[in-house]
Amino acid sequence: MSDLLERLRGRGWRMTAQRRVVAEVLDGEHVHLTADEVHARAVAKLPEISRATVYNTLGELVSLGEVLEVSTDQRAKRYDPNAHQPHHHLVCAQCGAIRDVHPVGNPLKDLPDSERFGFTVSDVEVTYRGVCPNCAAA
Amino acid sequence: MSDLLERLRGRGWRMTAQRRVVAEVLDGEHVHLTADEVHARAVAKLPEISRATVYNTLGELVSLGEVLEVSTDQRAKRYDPNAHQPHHHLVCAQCGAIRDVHPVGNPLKDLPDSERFGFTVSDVEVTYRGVCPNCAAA
DNA sequence: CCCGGCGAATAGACATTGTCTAAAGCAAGC
DNA sequence: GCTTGCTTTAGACAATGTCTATTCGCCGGG
Repeated sequence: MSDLLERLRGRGWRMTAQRRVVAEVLDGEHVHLTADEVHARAVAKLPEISRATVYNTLGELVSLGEVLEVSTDQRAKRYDPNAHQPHHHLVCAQCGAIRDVHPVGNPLKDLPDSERFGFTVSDVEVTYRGVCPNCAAA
Repeated sequence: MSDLLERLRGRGWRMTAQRRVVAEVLDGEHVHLTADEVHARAVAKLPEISRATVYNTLGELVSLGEVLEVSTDQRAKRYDPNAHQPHHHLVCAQCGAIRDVHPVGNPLKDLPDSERFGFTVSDVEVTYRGVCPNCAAA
């Protein structure tokens, strides 16, 4: 969204064609892409963009809190543009499809002090695993 | 534990020095080692053990349900010998230390049907993140 | 409107983690 | 002690990510 580009410009981002393209890719489809998938789509719009730039830009977007990094499998990190609404993930164990979900309740409350071992717990990440309708049908 | 070796033998495992060493490493310290850490400790006991064997053996132990694979960061997988009691993890965002924790409540119940998108949800993995006492003191 | 400084992009080497293969080794039953 | 075929081995390969030195080009000052 140009919203995103505006916010970034406001934070002193130097605007370049490459960064614009990466932002467009993330904004265009609300899915969970890997860095290399982002790169592939960026290349389609701007053939000379390099892999390092995509990685750098994604890293910056994560630091700025505009995009979330999620690791639902232990292969590639995925990037979730839905950073402004807290949510968790539901992953198909067979095809890897990912859906954003919003469980009720607050799992942070479910961790008693006696189970915190002196840690300052600030965040919790919940990943549900199962089989999606497509894979169940097959 | 020889318990573990007995169970494995009972399942038709051919017993080799390499497998014994990997089992000993996992059993010796109840921590969460990466595959390469397991390999390093295995080499200390059996210098000629190869990396592939450690990876293979770990994979077999996981398939047999004797060890759990956990991915608390998106770097290396870690192996948790505490496979027979369900639990979740608390990770230090700074040093990466991992503790097993047992939250109250069942997060599976917190996911309403309307948020399941037709998936058959079978499992949930909860990772708490925070700062451990050591890192907080530093 | 043009320049120059410095932030950003590039290509490609490098690092880490994990997988695969073909050949040699060895556990276990006979 | 043989034989069988499961295991191990070394190293190549693959996937993902990081780093570096160099070149590029955005944008504020003139």
